[in-house]
Amino acid sequence: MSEHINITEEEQARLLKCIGEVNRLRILKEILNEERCVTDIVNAIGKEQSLISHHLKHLKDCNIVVTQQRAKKIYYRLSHPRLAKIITQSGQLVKELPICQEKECNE
Amino acid sequence: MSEHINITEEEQARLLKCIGEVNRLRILKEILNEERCVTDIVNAIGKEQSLISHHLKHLKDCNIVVTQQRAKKIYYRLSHPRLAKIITQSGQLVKELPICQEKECNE
DNA sequence: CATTCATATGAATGATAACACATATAATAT
DNA sequence: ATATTATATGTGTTATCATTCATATGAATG
Repeated sequence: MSEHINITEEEQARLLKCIGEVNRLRILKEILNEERCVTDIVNAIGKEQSLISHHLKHLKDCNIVVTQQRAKKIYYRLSHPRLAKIITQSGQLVKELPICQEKECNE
Repeated sequence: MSEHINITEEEQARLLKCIGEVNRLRILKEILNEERCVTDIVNAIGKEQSLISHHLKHLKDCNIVVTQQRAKKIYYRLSHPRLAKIITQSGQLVKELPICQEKECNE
């Protein structure tokens, strides 16, 4: 008998993991409100072009971003408006979480 | 001159990455509405106790969960109500994302 | 105080992921 | 057609992470 596996749950984890990498998160913040081409993103993040392209591919494979080509440039934007909300809200949340490195701080 | 590093952004990535692992996500869903002790969680998830404990520690180190001990048992709950929203919303989002494995599906 | 129940921890291993470097493709301009 | 600009891809290396197994701690109970 095969294990009970919730596909959606795995997809959800994949989505969150994909967003939860610093450089990808930075990329997403760059395109939070407006589309950007790869070169714009590379300049904004200040990392190697190939690294940015790899991350963009990862984001695309997770259906987090979609692309549109115009002339030589390829523009990336979020695939769904709700993504912006989640990114913004989780950013806000981080500031509100209890900072708690010590053993008994939550008692 | 040191690089410009946004600490909050790294923390945000750490948070999302921590949530973005299947077993941890399942744990979080178990305690979404009510606290649970480790044994409850182990039974619900159906994985090794030590694995669950490791993941719980990870979640605690990221300040995502807090604990309260009563007698022999240690109860875990979310550290912030906004976490439940983000978990729920990202779950909803996954269902709404365009499924797009093909090259030109978003053109 | 020895046993049991509940949970945590440490170390080892295997899997996955990030990154750099080199190179390829593809569109446009000269 | 060749050069240039924009982006993608393949590969190897290193680092991070999930998992297992064994063991430890700690609280309660007989």
